[in-house]
Amino acid sequence: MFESDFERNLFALRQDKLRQIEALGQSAYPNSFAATHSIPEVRAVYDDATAERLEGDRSNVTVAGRIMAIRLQGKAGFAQLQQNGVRLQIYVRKDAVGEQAFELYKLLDLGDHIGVSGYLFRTRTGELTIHVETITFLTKAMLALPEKYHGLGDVELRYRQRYADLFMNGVLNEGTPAEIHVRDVFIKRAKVLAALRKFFDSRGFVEVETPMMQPIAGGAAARPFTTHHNALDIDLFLRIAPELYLKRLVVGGIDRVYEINRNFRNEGISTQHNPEFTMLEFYQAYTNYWDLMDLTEECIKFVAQEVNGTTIAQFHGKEIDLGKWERLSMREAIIKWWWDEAGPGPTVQTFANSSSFLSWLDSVIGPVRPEHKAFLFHAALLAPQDQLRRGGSLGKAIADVFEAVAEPHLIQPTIIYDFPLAVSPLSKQKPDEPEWVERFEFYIGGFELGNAFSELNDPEEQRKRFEQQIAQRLRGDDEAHQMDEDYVRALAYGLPPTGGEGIGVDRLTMILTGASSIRDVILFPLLRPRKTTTTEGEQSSRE
RNA sequence: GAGCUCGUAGCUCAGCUGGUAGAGCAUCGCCCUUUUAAGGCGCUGGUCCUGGGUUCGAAUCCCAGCGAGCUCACCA
Repeated sequence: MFESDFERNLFALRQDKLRQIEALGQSAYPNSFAATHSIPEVRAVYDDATAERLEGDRSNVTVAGRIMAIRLQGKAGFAQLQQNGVRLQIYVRKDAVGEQAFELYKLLDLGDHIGVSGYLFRTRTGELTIHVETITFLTKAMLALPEKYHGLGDVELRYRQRYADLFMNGVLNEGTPAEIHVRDVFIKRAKVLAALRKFFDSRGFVEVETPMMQPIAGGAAARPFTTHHNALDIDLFLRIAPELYLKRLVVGGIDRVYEINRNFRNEGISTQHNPEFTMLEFYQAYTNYWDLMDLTEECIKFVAQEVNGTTIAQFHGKEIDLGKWERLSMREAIIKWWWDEAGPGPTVQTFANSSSFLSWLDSVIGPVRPEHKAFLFHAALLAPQDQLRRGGSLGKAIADVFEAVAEPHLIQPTIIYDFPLAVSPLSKQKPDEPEWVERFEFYIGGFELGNAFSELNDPEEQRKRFEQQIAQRLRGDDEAHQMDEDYVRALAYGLPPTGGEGIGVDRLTMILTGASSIRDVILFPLLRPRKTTTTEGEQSSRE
């Protein structure tokens, strides 16, 4: 618990102060406090009140808060109390509160919680302030607060000790870096969740919770975490997606269903990836992916309005309009965003078959050397080229080329539709192009936010796709699907034509709050546990 | 998993090309009854991330490790 002897000594000092506070007749850890207002309420009601009005009316208030600034001046003093991210100044004079209460005031430290009663007035500089008449001690801060002006800046400490981050950086002071307004971010995140529920509830969707511990981790291409149930003596997987369970529910007759909850994927960590992340998935019977495109645009617009009151978002210094959407097929996107200086781009015919796609790739990559300015751009195309030469699937290669060529450009809201069958084991084929499926993903800010498709509902075809996935698994792809017999059985009872979609809630929150890292929208992001050299005393107190 | 950058007091940071560690806030003591990054005086507080190496001498240079941030890879 202690970072140093400094903290150990401070803790002891504060224990001593607590005893002195008790000697003044106050409880060290009282159980409750009855306030008449919250601090935000006081500010909302009286921020506009003039000094004259406050003097005439004598507005008495009782509030509680954490001391974030304290200034003693002999026989009087000022302090600022903070509650719910809002601050209010108090003024304590010895002749107003009495000898004992003033002794108590002198024993207060930054970070302590107190309650005060008094009347409102304005100081010489015009600041709304409580002229305190009684002080109630509530809780002592036994540790020193981080630097009061700059706040808590160390990113690692902010993530590891989010509690300190929240109370230190919950209020925007002048001089505080603009990206640090943590409290606001998480208030907005709560609004995002509320808005999503409002949107789907109002359209007749039923919110459900499906298993997060699953005997077969399906519904996405990812490596799962493994856990174990002792009584049943079975291994279970933390889910990588709720998809297969939600579709079972549609089979069961819940035509419109959604779930907002965590998924777990045993993969790397980055500014866009946390091993556990929050996903919204929803399914609607009797719709296809075209309908979902409309619904997606409406949903994102609605959430932006609810959360920010506007569809304009600022992200990475760019203005994004969540009300304006573009739709491109994957093939169109590659053609549109092809970098001309990298050589002649593809045409519609280029995507027709493996040989035409490979010969185009060869023609573009062939002449490029390391000193060529398009070298890095081409380097990203080497993997798909190599796959194709080894007889790999055309679809996978096209999807890879899309990611390299187009994805970074998709800053403004863009729907990319029609994906290769080879990378979409759960989607329905396009009736006129069986090598392509009715699937789209949408991108904002340069990364993927959602993935949707017309759900494959033919049990025989689904069994085949699972078998293909198993074959891939045997070839070493440990992200390929496993066979889920019960899911195939569910489909055999009849899944109506259904559209389904997943939206990354953390990433959506990033866009709406301007956060550049997913860790800034997750309260406790996964970090490597810190190795501490603990003393024996601490060890035992921890256990 | 790879590359780049960073790690100095509880916090925010300074410490040039190696000469043995500083400031502000916080803490502690004193003064101060409208201050507001309050102010004034004084005192504390450091295995300079860890371990090696080079050197007469390392916070500083080199190597390894640990932790973090960013970029890339994998994915949503």
